[in-house]
Amino acid sequence: MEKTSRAGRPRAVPDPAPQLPPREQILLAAAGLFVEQGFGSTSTRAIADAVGIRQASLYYHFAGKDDILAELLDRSVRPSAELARRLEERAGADPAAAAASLYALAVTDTQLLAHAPHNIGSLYLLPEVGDARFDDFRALRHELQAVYGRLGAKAGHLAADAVPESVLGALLIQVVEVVIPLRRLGGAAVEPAVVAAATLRMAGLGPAEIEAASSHAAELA
Amino acid sequence: MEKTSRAGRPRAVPDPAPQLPPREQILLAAAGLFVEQGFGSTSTRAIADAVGIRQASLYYHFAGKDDILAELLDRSVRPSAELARRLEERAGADPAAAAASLYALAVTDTQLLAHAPHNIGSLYLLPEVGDARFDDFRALRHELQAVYGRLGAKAGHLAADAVPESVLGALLIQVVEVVIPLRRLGGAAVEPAVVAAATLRMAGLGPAEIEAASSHAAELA
DNA sequence: ATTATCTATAGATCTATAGATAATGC
DNA sequence: ATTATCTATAGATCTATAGATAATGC
Repeated sequence: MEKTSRAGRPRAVPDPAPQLPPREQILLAAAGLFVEQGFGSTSTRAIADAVGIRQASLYYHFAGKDDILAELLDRSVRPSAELARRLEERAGADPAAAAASLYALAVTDTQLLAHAPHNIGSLYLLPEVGDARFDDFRALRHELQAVYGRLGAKAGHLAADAVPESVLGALLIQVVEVVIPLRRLGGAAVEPAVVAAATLRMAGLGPAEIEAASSHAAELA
Repeated sequence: MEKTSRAGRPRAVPDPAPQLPPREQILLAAAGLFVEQGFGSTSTRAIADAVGIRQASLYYHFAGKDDILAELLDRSVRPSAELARRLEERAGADPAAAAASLYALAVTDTQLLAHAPHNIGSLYLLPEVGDARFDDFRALRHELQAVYGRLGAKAGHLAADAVPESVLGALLIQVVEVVIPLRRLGGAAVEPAVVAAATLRMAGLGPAEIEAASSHAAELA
């Protein structure tokens, strides 16, 4: 016996996705619109219309448009940041272990970016995210980037004076995030292994080392 | 003898930059706001205020907000696209020449991105750019990316079945565009040579080949 | 006469709040 | 009683147009 109806006044238009809580419906619809049209170009009315509720009803679930974006941003980065911390701890000081961890992190992040609904990883690129309201998100994201940099520096052979760790972190995350524009263009999906290998190439590893890191990474899962 | 006054009713607030034509003042101010706050979150009033004219006066120079962005986008990509075409022609089918051209293209694009006013390269990341009004820009940008892909495929040693040319193009341009987030974070500038070397690493070239490409690229200038 | 601005404003939004309403849950 | 919606609306924008005005240029 399905239990589909909920407390509260019924919607004017029947709920098209009653299996999802309304809050999730809002997040999903907003994600799609923010990614496709931008934050400032998306009105609360457009979000409400996509969900199938009245504009004012959004405010029962969120205090404002900002809070919707804040939650989407947090969800888009928190799992990666936590995985990165675990993998870095596990790698310790061993270069080969660092390479395996970097490979595993790149594979997982690629998959997350490729399969998250609505190319949600690209929310990070919205200029509005520079606003102070999103400081917490940017701090978390910066941590993730720092892990990429440290793993890459330990695993690779790049001269630290030519490529400082902070620049390397930016380069490595940039490579992983190639899935964002590729997905935007609607092209064929990229293999996570291809992206992970590209990341290690960026860190200065040779083909044999990349092959070894790939094997060790499989054991980390 | 300076000639600073122009035809037309004087501004209510004196022109702070009379050496620049008003149209350029508008483009410059809009670029800064679009990059910092986003397109949809920037009002025509905010642009006008930044220029020091009344909101309505914008419409003497541009038919609408869209047209300002369209012109900024065009300016941000056209020089690169044209250089890319010249360098590709010059490289022909020789792998070493392709590597030198790719290196030279990466160096120039890095400099353009690094020194253009207001991190204008990031305008490409605005979700609003997906709109059909900006089809021309996206076509030009796609051409540029295709050149990166072809040069990288000719110069490097990556298996085409693992990394198709289109994916390689996305990867290479992605590496060059690392200057966008780095500049956003306000960190230290990256050396163009570092970014160009990273691009060639991404294409699968080894240290000796990168060194050679760097030398040959210097002669292309 | 031409140019580049200005003032004023129409009409369309947009965000957020107030308060009513129609369900379920106890 | 609680929950999740609804209707209605205030007040603040926002874009774009109409028409006036104050310079320069011929």
